[in-house]
Amino acid sequence: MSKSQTVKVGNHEVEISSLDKVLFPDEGVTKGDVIEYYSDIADLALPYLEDRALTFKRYPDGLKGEGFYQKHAPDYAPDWIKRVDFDKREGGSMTQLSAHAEADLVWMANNAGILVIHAPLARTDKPDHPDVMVFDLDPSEDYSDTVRKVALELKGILEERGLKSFVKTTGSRGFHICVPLRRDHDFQEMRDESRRIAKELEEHCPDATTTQHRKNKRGGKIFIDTYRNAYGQTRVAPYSLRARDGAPIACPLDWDELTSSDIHPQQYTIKNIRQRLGQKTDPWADFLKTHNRLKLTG
DNA sequence: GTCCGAC
DNA sequence: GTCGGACAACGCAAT
DNA sequence: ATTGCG
Ligand SMILES: [Mn+2]
Ligand SMILES: [Mn+2]
Repeated sequence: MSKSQTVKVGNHEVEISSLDKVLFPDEGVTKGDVIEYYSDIADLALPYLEDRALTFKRYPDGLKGEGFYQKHAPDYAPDWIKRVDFDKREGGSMTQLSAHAEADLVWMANNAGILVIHAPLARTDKPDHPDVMVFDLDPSEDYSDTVRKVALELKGILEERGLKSFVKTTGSRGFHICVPLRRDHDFQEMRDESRRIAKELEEHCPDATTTQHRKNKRGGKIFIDTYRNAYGQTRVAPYSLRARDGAPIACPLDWDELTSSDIHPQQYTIKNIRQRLGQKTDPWADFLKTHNRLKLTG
């Protein structure tokens, strides 16, 4: 096997290397598999990455090696990958990468090893006006079916407010419930509303959930995390691979899939995602067309 | 995975 | 030439 | 201002 080769992806030549390097030893998933994965899902993932200042978590030596975050665009990234300048809250700015084409993801995956993509909730043209609100259900302990039930309860609360929501696995221990928004409100307003919604969920499910930030006050309950809903904060992007045993994926779901207790946050992996994509139409096909108007109830 | 500065 | 370190710093809420 | 948290 050759160590390095150049492939043409769309309009760009990308050098890829060490395709046989094993990144997930338990599953035998290689660097070539990771690159192929991001190439295959590019059309599905890119709409959630375009015009966003991306943060990467990278594991060049695989799951057993060291991982680190990268926000700044490396100088050696090809010039055809778009850079976006992101202003920090307290002055100064940072140049980060965004992704607009399959070749971008292929280059990023080759550069990263295991590539985990985190994206902010606002696009660069209106960085203080989020186009999505996220409820991150974080169990204190491992996943249990209670998380699924709580997610459905949250769906109902959102519906009562006229908000259409979408759910995805995180590839870890919970789900993300995502509400696409018209960009009418800034982060402060949106976050305040998300906290009111979280409080309502906590009242509906007082034994199962908590909004306590402090871990030692959570009492083993599911933390309803609204802290993603802030300027410059990120969440694991749809279709991102996770650096965990099993090579799981943060995978968009239909709400119907939460009616069965068979579902699990690590249900979909780099090994079985193709079968799913082959037999199921995009469960988030309406996400980009949905622009909920958030009503502030403060 | 790649860069860069130190040995 | 080879080796080892860097590769984020953010925003919040509570104290 | 510092800390816990993600
Ligand atoms: Mn989470
Ligand atoms: Mn969380």
